[in-house]
Amino acid sequence: MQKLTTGALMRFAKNSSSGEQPILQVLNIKLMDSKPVSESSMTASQHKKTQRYRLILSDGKHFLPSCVLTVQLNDLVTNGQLQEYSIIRLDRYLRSDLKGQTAKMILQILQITILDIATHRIGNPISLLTADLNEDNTLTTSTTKDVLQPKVTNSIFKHPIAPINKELPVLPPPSSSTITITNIDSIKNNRLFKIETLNPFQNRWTIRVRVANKTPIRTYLNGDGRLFNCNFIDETSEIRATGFGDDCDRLEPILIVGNIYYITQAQIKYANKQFNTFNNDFEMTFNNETIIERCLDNISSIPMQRLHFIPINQIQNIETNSFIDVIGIVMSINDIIHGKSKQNKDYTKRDILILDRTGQITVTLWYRIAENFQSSTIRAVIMLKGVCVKDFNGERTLSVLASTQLQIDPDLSIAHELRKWYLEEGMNIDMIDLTIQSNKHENIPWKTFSQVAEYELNMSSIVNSEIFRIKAVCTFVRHDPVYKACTRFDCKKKLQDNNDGTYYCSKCDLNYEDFKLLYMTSILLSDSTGYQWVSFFEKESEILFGCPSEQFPYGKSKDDEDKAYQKLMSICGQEKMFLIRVKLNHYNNHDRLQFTCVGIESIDARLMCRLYLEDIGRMSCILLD
DNA sequence: CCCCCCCC
Repeated sequence: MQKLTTGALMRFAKNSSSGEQPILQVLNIKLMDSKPVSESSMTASQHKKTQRYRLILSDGKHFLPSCVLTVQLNDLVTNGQLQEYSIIRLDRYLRSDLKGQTAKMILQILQITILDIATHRIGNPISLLTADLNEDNTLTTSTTKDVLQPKVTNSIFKHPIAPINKELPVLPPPSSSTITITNIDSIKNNRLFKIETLNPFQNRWTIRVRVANKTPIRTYLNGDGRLFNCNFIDETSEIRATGFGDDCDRLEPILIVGNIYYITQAQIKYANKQFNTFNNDFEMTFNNETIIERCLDNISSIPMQRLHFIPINQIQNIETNSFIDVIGIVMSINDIIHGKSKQNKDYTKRDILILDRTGQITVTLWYRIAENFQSSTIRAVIMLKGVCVKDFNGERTLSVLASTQLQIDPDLSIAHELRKWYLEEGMNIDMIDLTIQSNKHENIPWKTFSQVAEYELNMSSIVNSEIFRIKAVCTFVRHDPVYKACTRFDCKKKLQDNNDGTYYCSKCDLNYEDFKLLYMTSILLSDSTGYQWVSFFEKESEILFGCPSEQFPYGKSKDDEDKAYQKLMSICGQEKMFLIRVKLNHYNNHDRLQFTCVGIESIDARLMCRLYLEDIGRMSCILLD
């Protein structure tokens, strides 16, 4: 059993920056109230990300009831690794005291190592909050204490929030509202903090950061105000900042993308992860006390951008609705589509296709970004920072949101390399080869319908969607497997017959005289263990019916109906290997599973042998157990 | 205090 670092919490209370990595025991874990986010519109997984755990940590002598776990470590609690009586080593943590009436010393837990778990509480610790701070503590180094600890008063609550070097100029009091950059001492002499260490409980900090991106000032309707956003980066992290109202006029012109600034006296608050695409729990709001001063030295340790590009073929493994950085070549630019959403809202969108060495993916642009996208960007390099990962019928797509940073031909070495690769090799590669390269259908579990039925019993386990492979027979087909679709490129919306030779597309909000036939049908698939209705769309239906959708007999004549019947009958009895995606849909206030065929393979004897042998292997393991 | 990010 690990020994606890007795006295560590007292040393922490006296000097939060001792750099110690104490071994402590968890006495209790509790879920705190969620942060203010619009709860109703959140999905379960989003909600999970905003939950915070409060821990009581003990060093055997004292315990501190106000320890907050960073949300990145929530999984340790939810998956049961971190429990009551766990013994942990605090690897990275922060003192971030809460001010005001409920003044409180907060220990922010940023990184831990779980060492062990005990069966009981070790020692007989008393609360640090009621302990006498002046008791002797031999391990506290006197040097750091002298510099960083102004004075020990009778209450630990009155300690300064962050260590401040007393020799340096003190910032003006927060009450002043007429501060300008000229009438104060330069803030660049302040002790510098890194973005990584900023949190809402510190009130005195100065950071030195580069402006990575800035939005124009825009107005918003509900609230009738205006705002701008910018993104700051330093060596450690990134943070989004917002200025409202008068702060726009004062600060927006000062901040220029690429320049470095000292910033102090802005509010740090919890980021609403639903909208903030940044890898930071917090965000910054400027106020009338915020001071921004240009740093004229080019600090080369601060990068120009913080980017982590995901190769396109790996996007399939990324959770939908998460935000990533992607770089690729613009391969095609579709026409703009004007449509109406389900909420009866007009939208404008444009799809483009981008390519890198590993694969290609569709990127959807919206509104002004869609309208302004230049056709000349074809074959240019496009960089997307904070682009949203979406799922459409099992295929991943990307959606460029207003907060996404989009740059054409960025001056980055990776962009130059990509362009060089494209000119020398990429443009000669057959796109179909690339699609195959993405090997997205490997390692898909093979199931029978008796196993598929288990999805119904455990719906909530399907986070986004799952794919399985099944050998099955087409048993029954719904009539009318084709529908009249909007001919506008990429629209495919089912048209309403006006019965006057014209058709109405609710998506385009226009009447058309023409239509195209597209497949959309349900087929009852079965094997020896069960059955399931599965939706089939264009590509997969064409394989089964053996003709393109526009050739499917559609007329009302006896001849056409006979031919259609023949077609329907022709697929009954066909046995194939189907790739099926199962997705959880919320429909009319209840959950149901939706099965869609996303691929058809002929039954290959070698593949079947391999699958059977794998199953036999698994069964013999079970028998031997 | 924003936070719209929509479509098949």
